[in-house]
Amino acid sequence: MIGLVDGNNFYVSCERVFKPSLQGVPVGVLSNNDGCVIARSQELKALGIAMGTPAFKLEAQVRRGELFLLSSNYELYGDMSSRVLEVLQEFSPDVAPYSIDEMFIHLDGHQTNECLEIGRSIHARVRRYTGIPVCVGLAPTHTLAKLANHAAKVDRHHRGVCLLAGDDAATRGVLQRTPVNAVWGVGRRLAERLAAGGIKTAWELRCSDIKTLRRRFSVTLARTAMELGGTPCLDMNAFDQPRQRIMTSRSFGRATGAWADVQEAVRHHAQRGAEKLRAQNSLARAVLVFLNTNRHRRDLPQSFPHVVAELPYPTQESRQIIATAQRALRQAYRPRYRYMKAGVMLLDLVDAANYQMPLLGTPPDAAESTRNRQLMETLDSINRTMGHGTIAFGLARRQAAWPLRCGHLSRRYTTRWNELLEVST
DNA sequence: TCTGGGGTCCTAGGACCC
DNA sequence: TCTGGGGTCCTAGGACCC
Repeated sequence: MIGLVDGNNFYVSCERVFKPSLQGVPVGVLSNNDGCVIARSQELKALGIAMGTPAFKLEAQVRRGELFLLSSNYELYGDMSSRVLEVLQEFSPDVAPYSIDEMFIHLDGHQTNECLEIGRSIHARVRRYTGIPVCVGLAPTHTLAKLANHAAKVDRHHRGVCLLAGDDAATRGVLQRTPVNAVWGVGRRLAERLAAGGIKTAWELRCSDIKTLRRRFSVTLARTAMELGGTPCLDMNAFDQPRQRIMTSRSFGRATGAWADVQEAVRHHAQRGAEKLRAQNSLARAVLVFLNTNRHRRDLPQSFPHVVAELPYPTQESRQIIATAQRALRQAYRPRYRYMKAGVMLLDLVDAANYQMPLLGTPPDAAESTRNRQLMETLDSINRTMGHGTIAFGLARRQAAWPLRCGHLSRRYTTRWNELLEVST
């Protein structure tokens, strides 16, 4: 049996743990740069405010005190997520994080009834230990577990835990009540095409002929339909594989055409990317740098250049990656545009543990590689213990345009000593 | 004035091989 | 009336996920 544990309105819930005054009121968490709403409390959803609503459209309501908007605090959410993960590991050794707020937990060797009991314990214990409310969906396949979780969220009588055995009347009832676009793997486009063919519910998708789905749509949709029928088609181990590419990008706080701004931003993103690369122990063979102007400003000239530059040899070393990113940036940059966003992607990743450096070419000699590796390890360990960005290559100027706007940032209560919650009596 | 930041997989089509 | 019949690799673009 597979369980899917999903935090309810996760970002909002993280904020509420440390600020109880946010309970029961409409709260939204904003994207980076305080751009648009990416997480909503139940009360905010009830006001009819859609996901992705730009923050500036809500200013009046914020001023009147009708709702509260917070900047996103990923350091806090990431730490709360790992706490939830630790609680789940008390129930099973086989837990696979799927996203910051969702985890698959594999419960092998239990009867169906026992699984339901475990689900209820998970529901209660995560709430008690971390303060985060979660829903639990249980089923024989990943796709059904997602659907069970969805049912647990929308249908109060499940009380946060829903088990779909796969072939009973209860499963059938839930599938018949679920619109097809709520199925994992069916987005807006597919839902439109399916509706045109008369398939509107999860149940109708499940009952469709697999070969026809394969022919008219794709192998992915055929697998989804099989999973809804209780036949596992997704690889259990696929969720904790190392990334095949690593992207780091940000919007600028304000649009800028200045070389110094884009150059600093790209240097920053290249370093952050290299850090992620080392965290999963991969080597990159190429770097892609891109710049975007502001698409929403139709009155300004637009440009979305990207340039790929090969690294001299597969590496995870920051200086090499920074230098190559800068080389690519010099090709991409044109001074006459006002850029809104810059990013760095690390491509063609290989596993560092199994990679054999070519005998010919330009890799550094053994002594130099060892020094490089020690330098990077030291850098990472300092940044890990003292916080991101404690030491870095290159200084950021004051007044730079690229740092983010985040006007409503909460404290990093659980990861920074100087931001601990204070209690007074 | 102001609209996020990551990822994955699949398919079609072209280039190229024998 | 009637194009050969396989392959592989790469890329772009679309669709999906959170």
